[in-house]
Amino acid sequence: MIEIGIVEDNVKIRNLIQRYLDMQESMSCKVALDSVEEMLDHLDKNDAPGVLLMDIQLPGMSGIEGIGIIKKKYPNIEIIMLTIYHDSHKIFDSLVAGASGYLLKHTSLPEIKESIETLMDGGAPMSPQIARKVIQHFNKPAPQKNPESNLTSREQDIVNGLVDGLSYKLIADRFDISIDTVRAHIRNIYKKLHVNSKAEVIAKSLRGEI
Amino acid sequence: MIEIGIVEDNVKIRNLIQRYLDMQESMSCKVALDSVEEMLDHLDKNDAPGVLLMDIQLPGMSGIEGIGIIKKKYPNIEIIMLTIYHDSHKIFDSLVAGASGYLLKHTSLPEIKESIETLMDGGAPMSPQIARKVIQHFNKPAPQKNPESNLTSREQDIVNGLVDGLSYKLIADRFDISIDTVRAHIRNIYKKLHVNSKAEVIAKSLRGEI
DNA sequence: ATCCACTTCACATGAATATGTGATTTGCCT
DNA sequence: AGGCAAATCACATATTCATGTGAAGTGGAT
Repeated sequence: MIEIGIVEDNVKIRNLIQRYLDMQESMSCKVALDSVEEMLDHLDKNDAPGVLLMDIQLPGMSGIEGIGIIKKKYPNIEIIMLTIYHDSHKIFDSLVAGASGYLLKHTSLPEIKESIETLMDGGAPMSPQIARKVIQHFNKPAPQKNPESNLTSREQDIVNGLVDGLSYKLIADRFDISIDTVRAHIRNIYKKLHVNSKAEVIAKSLRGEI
Repeated sequence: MIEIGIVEDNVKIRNLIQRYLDMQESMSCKVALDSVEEMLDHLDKNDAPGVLLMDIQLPGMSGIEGIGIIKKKYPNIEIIMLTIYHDSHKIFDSLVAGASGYLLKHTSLPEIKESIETLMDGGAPMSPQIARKVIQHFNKPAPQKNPESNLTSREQDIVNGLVDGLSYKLIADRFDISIDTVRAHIRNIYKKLHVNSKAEVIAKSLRGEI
């Protein structure tokens, strides 16, 4: 039997979902509250449910803030966001905060039920549009590399040395070359990358722009 | 009518999926090939399908390599991975390469059909386990910040200056303070972060460890 | 009232870096 | 055979950095 809690300030929606889920054989939904604050209060005094459905727009603390606080105190509670918001920021903030799923509010009651089951099976329920946004996040175009910045392998070696925080001397030692050679390489690297300090090379490298 | 192509080397699976999809009223699946190479050859000579189902383990080029090449030449083709692999690397490599969906091979034929429809509706079909892994990727614990490394806001300013590749002099100018003050801040920053060079500060900052 | 962290500035010194100019060797391309 | 990029080294110099020591004003905390 899966214990489910709801945090949702719209009474009609809240009651509808609660009644539907509580009606299911495999589920029990006894707690449906208005705000994160009330839910925290309830969790303090009662056994924690296994799953929380949570809105974002709430009186008092937002649902996203709520995730962090709840997950910190009760790491075993799985939280599914159920909201009308589909902008990337809210999605990512929720996921980073620890949400295990993200559904849009047009999701039908049977789909919500399935989502909870998916979650209990180790899956992550997401509305398809949400999944799309999440995927697009990976598809972000790689930072533009300067076309003329194709460093030779030796130059790459030097850059790696710089990123490792080595001085010219130590880089020279590492590759068993003269410090003047290191200097020469670095001059060429600066020219190719259009920079003029170690700092910029390191920054570019760590940003993947080399 | 959605045109679908398949790249899959297992003949039985390939034929099964092709026949099933081609049987659907809204779909047409005329092209089912063995390898990315063959598919590229086919795309050269024929109209491109709207959706490709693609395996990863293939003769010749892997499906993941294939995504990049196909998406580059034919950006409008949507690619759904259909594979037995569920390790994070293959998932992320696929998504980064440009896949629009990722299904595990135990997915039933009707579910594959639904996934294609989801894709055409602007969604991103993913098996629940895959979605879980993707979400866990966001949930990665933030890099450990040094407890004593709480920089003051002024110190943060200085760090930002360093990350931007500015010299002490330029940082001093930017904030309209003396270069000696910049030096003083930097000394304190080094102490707090336990480092002793600009390079390390920049590295830490870009890694989010500040 | 005292303490402490933050911010500001100054002076000093040795080490590291940025930049210029030049040269030699090797290997690839034509 | 000649040209050219890459890699190697040398010498020189002005700037920047890392580090030490010291100090003074402000504002919050005990």
